[in-house]
Amino acid sequence: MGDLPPVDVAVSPGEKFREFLSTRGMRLTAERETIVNEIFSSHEHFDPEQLILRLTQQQNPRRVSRASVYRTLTLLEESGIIRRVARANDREVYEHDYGYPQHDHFICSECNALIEFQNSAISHIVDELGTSHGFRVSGHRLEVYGVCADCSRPRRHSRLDMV
Amino acid sequence: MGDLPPVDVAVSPGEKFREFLSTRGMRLTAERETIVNEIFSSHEHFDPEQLILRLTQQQNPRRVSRASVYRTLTLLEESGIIRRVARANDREVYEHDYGYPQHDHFICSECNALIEFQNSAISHIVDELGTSHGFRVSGHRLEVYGVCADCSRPRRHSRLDMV
DNA sequence: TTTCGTGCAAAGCCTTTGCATCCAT
DNA sequence: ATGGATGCAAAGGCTTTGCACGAAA
Repeated sequence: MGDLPPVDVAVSPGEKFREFLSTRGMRLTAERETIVNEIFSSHEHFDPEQLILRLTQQQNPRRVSRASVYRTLTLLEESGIIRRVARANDREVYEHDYGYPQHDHFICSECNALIEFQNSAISHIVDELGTSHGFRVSGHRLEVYGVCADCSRPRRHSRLDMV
Repeated sequence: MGDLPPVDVAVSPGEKFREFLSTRGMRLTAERETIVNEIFSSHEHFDPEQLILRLTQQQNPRRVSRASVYRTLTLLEESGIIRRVARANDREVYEHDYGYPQHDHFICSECNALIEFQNSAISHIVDELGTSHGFRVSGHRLEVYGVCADCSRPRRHSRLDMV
């Protein structure tokens, strides 16, 4: 992520999360807030393990357990604040949804990079297809597989070296 | 699956698999053949567990172990004979690839049905996008989320009753 | 107090793997 | 004989859950 410009949003992700939680009679605890903040401190894609790593590495005011991270990720996804975009290494990969424009991804089979792109035509076609099939569309996920520009090059230094 | 007309193919899936295996110095064993045949005996989507169930329920000439099923699924996918299309209930869902036209899916959030559709415009756009991004496209996967026609209806009998 | 939330450790689940045995070439 | 293949059971790896304790309303 980070390729696309963020969308203007009225309230912060944390605030948005609080609203969602309250509709369920749940609270925005310090742990949950810590997690949301960490997630939105960077626009990168992440999986649970990476997030946990980030949370433990920073000299945290409050440690958060692995269980709470998983539980919170589920809530954040249900609230539409983040969404699962792929699976890599048997782990779910998430990205920001709230405050970020609709987009899809190229997935490089060489370096596993997730490259974002936006294309309104796709959404339009998807909507039309839904209509013609009597399917009420709520969203979609398009993954384009292949090899990215970097990895296609004759390459002296591949993107792999940077990982 | 089963919605789309099959594509004419010169050789059977089993034969195709044998060819693939031979390029790796591997053999089309009785177990592997049993698995391919079972898979292609129906056009339905399936996950490993369902396949194993089908293999055990039929009065099989040869029992196949769970391990072999998983190992063979991997080979079949690598050979391009089947492909993974989704994940449901934490299990990979496969479908025929060989002898079946390129298509995408609607996924109903109510009844979890996978509904296929074909649309050449999407492939075209995807190719163009790849070109403009320097991404060498080899394929794509488009999942459209929402509610299918059956589940959208006021419903007396939902599609759920049929499962 | 009463309900919600956390942490810990154990359990769950799907999938993979080590290993001895078998089979085809 | 020799290398690939199978079955079995155990191990792996990610995620979920039971439960007792802690915190907020």
